[in-house]
Amino acid sequence: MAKRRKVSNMLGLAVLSTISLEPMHPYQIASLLRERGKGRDMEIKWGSFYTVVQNLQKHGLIAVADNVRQGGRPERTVYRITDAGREELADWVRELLAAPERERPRFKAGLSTLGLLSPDQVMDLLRQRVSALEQMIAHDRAELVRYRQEIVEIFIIEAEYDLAIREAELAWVQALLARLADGDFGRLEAWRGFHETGRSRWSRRAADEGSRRRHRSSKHRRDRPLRSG
Amino acid sequence: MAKRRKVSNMLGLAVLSTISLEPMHPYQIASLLRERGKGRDMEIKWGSFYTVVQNLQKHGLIAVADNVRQGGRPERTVYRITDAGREELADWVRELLAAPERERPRFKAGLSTLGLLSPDQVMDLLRQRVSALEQMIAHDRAELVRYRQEIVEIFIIEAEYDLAIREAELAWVQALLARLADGDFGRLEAWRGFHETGRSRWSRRAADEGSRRRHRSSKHRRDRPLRSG
DNA sequence: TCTATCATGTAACCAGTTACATGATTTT
DNA sequence: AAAATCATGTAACTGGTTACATGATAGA
Repeated sequence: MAKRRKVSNMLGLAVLSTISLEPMHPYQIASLLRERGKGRDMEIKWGSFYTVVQNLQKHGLIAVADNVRQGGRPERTVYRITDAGREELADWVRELLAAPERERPRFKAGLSTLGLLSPDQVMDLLRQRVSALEQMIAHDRAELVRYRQEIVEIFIIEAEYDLAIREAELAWVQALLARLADGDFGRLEAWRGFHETGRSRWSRRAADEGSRRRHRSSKHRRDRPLRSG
Repeated sequence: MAKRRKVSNMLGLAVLSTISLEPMHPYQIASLLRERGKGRDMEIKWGSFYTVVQNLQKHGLIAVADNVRQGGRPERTVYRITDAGREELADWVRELLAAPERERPRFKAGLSTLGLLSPDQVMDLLRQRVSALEQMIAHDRAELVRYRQEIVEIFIIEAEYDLAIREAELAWVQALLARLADGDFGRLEAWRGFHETGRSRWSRRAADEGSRRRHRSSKHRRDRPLRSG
């Protein structure tokens, strides 16, 4: 079971890993992250920054180390990482690197609605996806070249990873498109048929309800609980 | 610009696509989804079900079609999809199928912390990932075989997709591991060096400011919550 | 000096999750 | 009939996002 993290926003990870080196005030953290282009590794909503810092503190992962005032500027709160914070950071990184994620849940959700669309629609949408993937791949390739030329080693691994996965997805979508274009619609038809069957099964059952409900009250046909845990 | 969806929970998509065929009451929707194993396509939190239905209604994507009472049971609210709902459903599916997602942001976030870990740690974690991926792939393969044998066509596309992407990721991680094992640490060292450079740059800058930041708050070391409570 | 912009936060809102509530049905 | 289970729903809570606020500095 996935140990729910008290702070799950990736920005929290960035903050923890940054102040694990030395205590800093929030603006310094944010500047470092911006300077290092952390936004390339993760989508960062800067508007959430102070909330995340606050939550990290609330949960004891970071603590106030000092307050610094310079000139007439507002006081700056310097934070340090706590022992609990170091532990959380280590565990978080461990999880991120060692545990693969579920595959692209959004695309899978999209695939599961294929039955609602006409094959022509599906093929059109998939072609758009192919086109978008090709653009992304071209972009990744150019970025990789640039990083290597400018000897900016820091993002090379991510860029390589992106490239590899996108190319794999592109190949798969193209293969699917080819199958569809070749008229291999059996699968899709079966799919749609399944939906129809399910629907009519439900209609029948709904009609049955009330009058013959007892007859199917065995464990076999009984509705299972909605919330399993 | 990305038209924020009023209901972004994937469960909402499932509800919309289900009642797009015919009006239903919530329990019927839930039963259909369970029956069809929708949980395989998307992670569904059933505890959010009624909230999602309520939000769909609040935003005018579904509407109450009827109230039915049978036996002494509580009244059941029958919902239908609205025109706005159909539009949203079509647009949502279009987006899911046509627009690729950003690649595995969590794993990328993990990769970006590599510099904090020792190469040995990194290799150990990546080996765990390889092992997990291999298990998932074995599972996907078995599932695929079973679906084909039992002629359960409905999940075959997703299973094939999962398999393709996981195999690509496995290959990439294994290649990275091989590079690390071969002593190709230059990249990692440069990375760590970059972190250090960034830090010292900051330190220098902070030191510059330091010449003028002589007086510290008298509240030195006191734990002051950002927000009381 | 006036104005724009930046640093630094605060606060309200909102979707989503969990915990709990209620009354019906089934089992013993 | 008592107890257990289940369908169905409500409500409070929480993390995250956006919009706004405030004071300092830099530029015209």
